[in-house]
Amino acid sequence: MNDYLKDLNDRQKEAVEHIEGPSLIIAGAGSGKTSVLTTRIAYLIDHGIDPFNILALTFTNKAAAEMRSRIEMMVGKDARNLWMGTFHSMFARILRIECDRIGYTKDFTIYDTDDSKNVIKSIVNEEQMDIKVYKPSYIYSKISLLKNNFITAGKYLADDSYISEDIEMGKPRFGDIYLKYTQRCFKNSAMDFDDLLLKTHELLENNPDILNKYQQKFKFVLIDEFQDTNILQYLIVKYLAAAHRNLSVVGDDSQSIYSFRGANIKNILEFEKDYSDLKIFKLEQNYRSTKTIVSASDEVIKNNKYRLEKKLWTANDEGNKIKLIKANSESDESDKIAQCILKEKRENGYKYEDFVVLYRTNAQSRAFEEAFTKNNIPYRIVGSISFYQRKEIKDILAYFKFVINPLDEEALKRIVNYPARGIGDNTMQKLIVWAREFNMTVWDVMCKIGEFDLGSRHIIAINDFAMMIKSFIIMATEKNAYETAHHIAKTTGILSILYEDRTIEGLSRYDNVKNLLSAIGEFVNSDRDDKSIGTFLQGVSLLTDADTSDTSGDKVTLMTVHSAKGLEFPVVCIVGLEENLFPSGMSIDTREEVEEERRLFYVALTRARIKIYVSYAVSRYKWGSINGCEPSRFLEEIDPKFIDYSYIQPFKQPVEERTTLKQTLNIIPKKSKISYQPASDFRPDEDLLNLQTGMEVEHNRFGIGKVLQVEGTRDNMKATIFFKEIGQKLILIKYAKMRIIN
DNA sequence: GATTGGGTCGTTTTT
DNA sequence: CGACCCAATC
Repeated sequence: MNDYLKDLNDRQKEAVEHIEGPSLIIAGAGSGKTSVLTTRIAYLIDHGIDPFNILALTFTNKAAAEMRSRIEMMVGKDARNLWMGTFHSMFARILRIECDRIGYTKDFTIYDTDDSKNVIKSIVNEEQMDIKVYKPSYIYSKISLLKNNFITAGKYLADDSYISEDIEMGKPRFGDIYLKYTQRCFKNSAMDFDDLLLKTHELLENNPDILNKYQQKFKFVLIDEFQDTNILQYLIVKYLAAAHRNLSVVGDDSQSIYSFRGANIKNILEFEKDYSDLKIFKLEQNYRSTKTIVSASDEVIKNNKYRLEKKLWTANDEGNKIKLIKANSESDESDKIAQCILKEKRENGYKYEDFVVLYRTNAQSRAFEEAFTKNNIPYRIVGSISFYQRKEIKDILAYFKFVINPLDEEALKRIVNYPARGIGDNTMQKLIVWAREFNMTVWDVMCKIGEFDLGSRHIIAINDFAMMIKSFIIMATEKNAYETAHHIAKTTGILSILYEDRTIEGLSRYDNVKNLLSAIGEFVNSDRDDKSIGTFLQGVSLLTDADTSDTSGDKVTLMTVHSAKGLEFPVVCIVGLEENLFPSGMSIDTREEVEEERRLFYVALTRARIKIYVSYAVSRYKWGSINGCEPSRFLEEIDPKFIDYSYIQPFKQPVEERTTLKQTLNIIPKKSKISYQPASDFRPDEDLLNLQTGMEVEHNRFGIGKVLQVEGTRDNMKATIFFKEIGQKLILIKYAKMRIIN
């Protein structure tokens, strides 16, 4: 026993062995935070604490799964009984148990952002409001903000100052939409992400017996990545831990990068105020990175005013300087990075999986995909569109969701006429009107469609649909998830529709659905009691990109800095370090915003173990024209003595005095803007829709090229074309400034 | 119900 | 630029 403690340093050991009372572990980047957390849990279990009494909250499911397996290695199977997972999934679990107290059914649906926006859209349309004034994305983010600040629809409508503000902004009915949105979600027996937190808070606040039950249950509460919790999450945890006061949080204020989602850096900065007997542990030894990386990143983060004082140090080697790359354009940048990766691999024996490319926005991945493909570098992208966001997957999941929860009108809308079965928009509109009129659900109306005045053709279609769904509902209760899912995919005809679509996109859609089915197969074959489709769905809605990405194979990883949190790599390439990109042009207005961007840069730097490449381009395509860029202010914050300038052509040494980077590099002046004028006879031509493999085309930017492959449908038709000058390029046809020459 | 021609609008990060 | 929406048309 306690064998695992020997790997820890004294400070880490103290943090692990402090059992009773509140504690705050401030863990600098690379200081072994995860080992402290896992060891602490193992230590608790070793000291006779029942895993059932431990609640451990993490940021991603993946982090939770990883920690669980590490703990299992230390203490054995007991680890399975831990309550460990993300805030959202743990609270969803509590809400499902206590659903009757808040008037929900156990099988409530969880709406992702898209689902929520669709609900808002249908409300706006049904109420005959102008969708351009009430944009779903705007409404959604405002509602989310309000919910995270405890301003319910009721409170909102009762406050005249909100109302008059809305009128001023020309959106007088916002409050209305807010109320209708919450009502609609409730009626659909659905919760959005914020509801999972808000309803948990409500539940505990209004039901002392339930609060007491969970306070007694969770004798020990631990939180990972505490700097990224928002006020709502913090208050819930404070409630839960109030009885035993064994609340232990781990975090690093310097890595707080989610304020846009309501994360509040004050939680960690002011944690002390809430707990006078708080014990603070600082982990300041970095085990991950070289001396250069630790000092250089420290140098950068020191520019922030709002932070807890820390003295990070490491016993590791001095290491290499940070290599700075200056590129002419985004494609030049990705080319140069690709070359560097190949060179490092060749000369220093790295593997592809040792590299990560970190960028500020998902859109930046494209140039790298092209460059890596051209250079035969295998890569994996984390993020962008996750598997479960794809249309075909959402379509089929909507069937499952509806079968589990027939109150979910959004799911019904999605499936009712897919595949086409003669229940079009008009029919659906009528059903909705009747449903509202007689205070029924749309599904109720469909089940009793004979009592309504509708053409016989439609009645037959609706009856068939209702019969089919009813048979699915019965099947879902009797058979396991795989049998049900496969039956649904086959009976509805989705499988054969996708199978018959032989376009490239169709093939991948078919593959995706197949993959979904085999994922469900794995779920059924795994060792668990409840193998129903409902249980499968509960896990799916809260999966994140980081959870679903496969880690197999020797590949370079591409991702945003945000998704890199908690990870480490031997070689890190941080790209696109330009003003208005990193830092983002949208968050440089206030000091707080800039500081968060700086923390983001700090997170990027501290992911590296051995080497860092940093790059920026002097010009970049942005919605149709080339814009001049200036290097990021953060580059200038790194002391030149940590920077290797030899990658910049022409070669220039930094002057003795610390000059600004702009002077050193002599970059092109601010605000230069080279717009590009399309030639008039290059306008997209209908003929382009008849583009065939083998044809020759002339593109007004890339010159003459040969079509290698055509794929996709109208709005999304793309061609892979080989241009002599620049090589292979994927081009969207509908708006391409291009003509066929023979 | 599918196709097509014509528009608009977003451009940060995600549980 | 490129994704997405809508209304008119077949």
